[in-house]
Amino acid sequence: MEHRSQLLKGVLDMCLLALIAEQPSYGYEMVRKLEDRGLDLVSEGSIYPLLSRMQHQHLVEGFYENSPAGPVRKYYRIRREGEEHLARWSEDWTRLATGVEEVLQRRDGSKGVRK
Amino acid sequence: MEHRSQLLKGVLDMCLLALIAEQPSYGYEMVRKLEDRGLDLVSEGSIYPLLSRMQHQHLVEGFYENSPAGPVRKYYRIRREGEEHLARWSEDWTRLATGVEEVLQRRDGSKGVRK
DNA sequence: AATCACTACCTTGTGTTCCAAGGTACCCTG
DNA sequence: CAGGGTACCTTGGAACACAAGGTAGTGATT
Repeated sequence: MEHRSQLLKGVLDMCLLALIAEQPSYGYEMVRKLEDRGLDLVSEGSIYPLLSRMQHQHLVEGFYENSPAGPVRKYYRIRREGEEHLARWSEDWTRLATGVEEVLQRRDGSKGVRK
Repeated sequence: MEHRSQLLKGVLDMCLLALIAEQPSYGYEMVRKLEDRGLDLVSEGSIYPLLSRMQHQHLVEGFYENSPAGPVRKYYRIRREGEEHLARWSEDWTRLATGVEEVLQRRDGSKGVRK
């Protein structure tokens, strides 16, 4: 299996929620948006279960709207609880990313800083 | 299960490898080093299988050394193949992190930058 | 009217990963 | 010789993303 897929774990739901927070959106569209932002390799099979779950957890709210060409679209819009969740996730992510950066960078930076 | 754990997926092995690249190290020590760098919540049970696997894949090389107090330590040092792997992982990580940042930030930044 | 391609949704099975919990064993101090 | 710190390892379980496959609507081409 691709290693890159593993990196998405725990991040994908957060990204979807962030997209929805930015503007109500539907699944098929979000895959493209993520691609545009540099997150290629996100497959449809991954996101639909996540969207359903987030709806079940009352983080988002679903509603249907007709498409100009194609079957009905299922849009999602964020809810209060979702905003709170997103804030927490975003914080966790930032902390992790900062930590990882530090680990990666110290590799060619200074040597015996402490200890 | 904790959500934070999921964020570690696919990152933990890279971090371990980066630590080893910086300086030969042993498992028990690495858990502390990661904590110091802000990556708390990394448990011992997670890393030993990873270290074994990386040794098996010839990314690192293991050697034993006595401890001033306690049982023998198993140190790991990085190998050529490991350096290459680390470079690739690091690149993948950076790309992902950049993408995620972009998704998160655009939430309160500008609106319709590009379609 | 049949086929194709695009849009758009959803489900199942598989593999990977991390963790909690537990176990082993060494060493030093009281 | 019991306790606590050091140091290693294994097992069972849960979460997750993906590939592959399926259903359907629309529009254009044949």
